Amino acid sequence: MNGNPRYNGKQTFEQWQEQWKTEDRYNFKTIENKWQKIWEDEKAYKVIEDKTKEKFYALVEFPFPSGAGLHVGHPRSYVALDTIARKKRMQGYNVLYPMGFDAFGLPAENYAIKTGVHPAVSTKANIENFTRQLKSIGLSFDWDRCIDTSSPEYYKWTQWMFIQLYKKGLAYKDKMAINWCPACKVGLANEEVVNGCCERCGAEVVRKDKEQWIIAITKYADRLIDDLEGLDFIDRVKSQQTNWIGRSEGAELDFEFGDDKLKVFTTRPDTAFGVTYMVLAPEHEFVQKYMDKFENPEEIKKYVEDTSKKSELQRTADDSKTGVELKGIKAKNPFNNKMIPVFISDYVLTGYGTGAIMAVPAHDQRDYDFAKAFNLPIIEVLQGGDISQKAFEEDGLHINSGFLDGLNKEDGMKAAIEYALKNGFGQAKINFKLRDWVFSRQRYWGEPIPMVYCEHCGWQPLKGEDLPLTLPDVTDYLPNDEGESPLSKALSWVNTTCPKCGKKAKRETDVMPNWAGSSWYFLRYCDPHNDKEFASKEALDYWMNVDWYNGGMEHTTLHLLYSRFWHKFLYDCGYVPTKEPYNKRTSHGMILAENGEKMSKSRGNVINPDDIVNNYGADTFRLYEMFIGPFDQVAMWSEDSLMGVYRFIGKIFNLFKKVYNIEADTKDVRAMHKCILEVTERIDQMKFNTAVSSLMTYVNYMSSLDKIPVVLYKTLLKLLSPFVPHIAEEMWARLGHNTLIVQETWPVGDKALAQDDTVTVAVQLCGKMRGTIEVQKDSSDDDVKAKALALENVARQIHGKEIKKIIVVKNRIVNIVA
RNA sequence: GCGAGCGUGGUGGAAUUGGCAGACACGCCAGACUUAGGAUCUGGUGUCGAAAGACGUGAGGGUUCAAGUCCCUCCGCUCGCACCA
Repeated sequence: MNGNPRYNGKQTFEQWQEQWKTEDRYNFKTIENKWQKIWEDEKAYKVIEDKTKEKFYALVEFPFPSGAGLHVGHPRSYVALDTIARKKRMQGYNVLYPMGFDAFGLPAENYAIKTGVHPAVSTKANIENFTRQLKSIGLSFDWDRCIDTSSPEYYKWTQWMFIQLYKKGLAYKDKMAINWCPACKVGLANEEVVNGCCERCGAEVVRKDKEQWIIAITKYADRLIDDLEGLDFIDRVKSQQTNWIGRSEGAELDFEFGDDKLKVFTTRPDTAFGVTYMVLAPEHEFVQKYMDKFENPEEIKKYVEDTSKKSELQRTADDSKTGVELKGIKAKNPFNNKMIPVFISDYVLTGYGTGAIMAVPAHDQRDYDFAKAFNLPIIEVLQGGDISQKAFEEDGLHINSGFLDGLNKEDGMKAAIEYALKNGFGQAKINFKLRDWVFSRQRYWGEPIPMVYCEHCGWQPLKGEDLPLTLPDVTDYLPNDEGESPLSKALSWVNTTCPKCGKKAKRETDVMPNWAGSSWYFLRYCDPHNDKEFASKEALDYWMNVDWYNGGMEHTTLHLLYSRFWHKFLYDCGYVPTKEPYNKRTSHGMILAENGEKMSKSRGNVINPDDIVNNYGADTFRLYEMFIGPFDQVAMWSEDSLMGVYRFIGKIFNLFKKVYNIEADTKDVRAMHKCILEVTERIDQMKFNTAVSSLMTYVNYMSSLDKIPVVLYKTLLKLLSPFVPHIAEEMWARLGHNTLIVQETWPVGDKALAQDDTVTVAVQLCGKMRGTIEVQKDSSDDDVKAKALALENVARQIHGKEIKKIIVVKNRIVNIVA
């Protein structure tokens, strides 16, 4: 069985087929090796821009090439879109289905710290291993378009884009309290902090003031919400993004405080008559500014200090209300000129709104709890609740509110804002939970930030011709405790000249976060070898948008949000043709171990794809990944179920022996068209598990035949080929074809041919099943009624009873009510 | 606490969107066969019952000729956010 078994024309088809019927066992290894080589040699999946064909761009999240290799979770996404890509290709689309590596990141660097192996070396080895594994499962990637975010040819453009951000004022350096992971010695974006802990290592995150490059993603907050509207993203993703961005509409109001205006943000300016006190975050600037005017500075200082010592986790875990009154200065409520006390408390966050609030204890539960704890007055300004029990946070008519009395929420809001505007102490305002993106990492294995600090000219971006700014070789990858990047020790690299004035200057030593390279990689796939631009306009015009993007839910508020922002920015600059990058976004469920636990090294329950491919073959692995359960839900790995799929493929192999050059009868044709219709529809809907069961039903039908008409088997192979391309290709060749099945055309189902001319109608008596009858399709109601009543079972039970009503649902059911 | 989703045989899961619950597969039981291979083939398999039949989709109630599917109440699980003013 060496070489290409394709038909050479020297024999008749029949003789050719007979020859292959003698081999009686399914040998996946030979088959898979052979066809993977042929696809590669013939570049079966290479794709070029072809304006005569409609394009389809399928994308999966590219992996971080870890030392552990591929996990069985990765292929769930890859095989799913591979199946879709293959089907689309057979349907005549010009399909771009690329793969690459998100190669910068902490693990490679940690590995280097432990072993001294340069991250570039270990990353290269890991990429090779991943590539081997991906190729072993027969994914139809165009490997000529493979990209690596850590290669200078790639990150040249990441740096170039950073400079564009800087030039447009969207990248700025600022000293701010950031989330600092003391274990990784690195600053984290808000999105990377999970329950107050570092997303990667789990260490508790502390706050630290640092000069950081920040990207003004909040400037795009509105558009990132509003533009979700027209996109075909699963609802879960849309609502998570919307919640994360967290838009709230309200007003910003000024309260007099000392010589200043104390600004607060509120979503309910209409409840201003219920304000009985105010609260500042302990970090609020007025606390320090007025410290010597307060009567109790020691008490205040202590509280501020205690708060600063608390981690984010401690601060949010405890919802009991503590605080200290700022004695000696009161604030003035501009709505009724009442003087009210001012407190500091850690339940007011410094990062949101203005870091200060007006407290309306009657209508906000947190303020209510605080007021109870500090014995502060509670004034009801909305009707409808019982404020002796708890705060009333719903809608109600205003009372005790001067000119707002009697208004509902909507009118009250309008009137309050109008009043504030007229009297010059406030206006309408929209706030977001989304923070600007902390873009500096005090690390080595990332894109160098292409900025230079000159004492005369300040921060200057590198000139275009100086890109890429390559990472220098270092031997010491450890950041120091002050959080200086390892690059700061590479003095010959750090010391440079100012791109503007040419005098001595220093390079930025922080690098970019691992989200940088992945924010635009889908654009690079369109034109991956271009060294003049990140991608040509023609390529982008042809390929963009990504038609279908599948990836993990864990990236919804990270990568997905960042890359949408990044793309919008490039759109605003005129570099990309569309305002959103992805038309459709779906998400796959995780794969758990057999006992329902997460697979992890420490539990020792990780399934290695290599073992599955070696023991059962790539086709079995692929098909099982699709059959394991609903694509968007978690699934449990089961070796037993895997065996079932293996047997199914064996059956396909064995069926070949029963294939003959005979005509199909109407029953055969019906089964075939039913399968075509189901499989086609179910792939489109990502109902892969039921698509596979349709194929199984179809195969079971064929098994029941003594002789299988060749057209049935051919159709089966075509329908199978997106799922199990190797066996499909092999059997296609054994049928005598000298074409590749992966380049064949997808069969078209015919609804009329798929339907039987008789139907089985269920017969119910008072809603209970009593039997079924066979009738001609679309029989008249009377015929169906008569037949139903004649059923022995029905006649017996109905005996002597009066029939009140008979309901007939065409071709479905008869219900006799007696 | 808020938001989203889910709950179906021994197991993974189907169910044309209100119309025969349990497709397909795993497992199990019985039998056949053998080139003894993670074999293959045939039949059976929701529960109770000898059968007729009754019961059955987390629990309870409702709408309907008809409910896994729609409505109400409750219980349980998963995910996301979490003092966001």
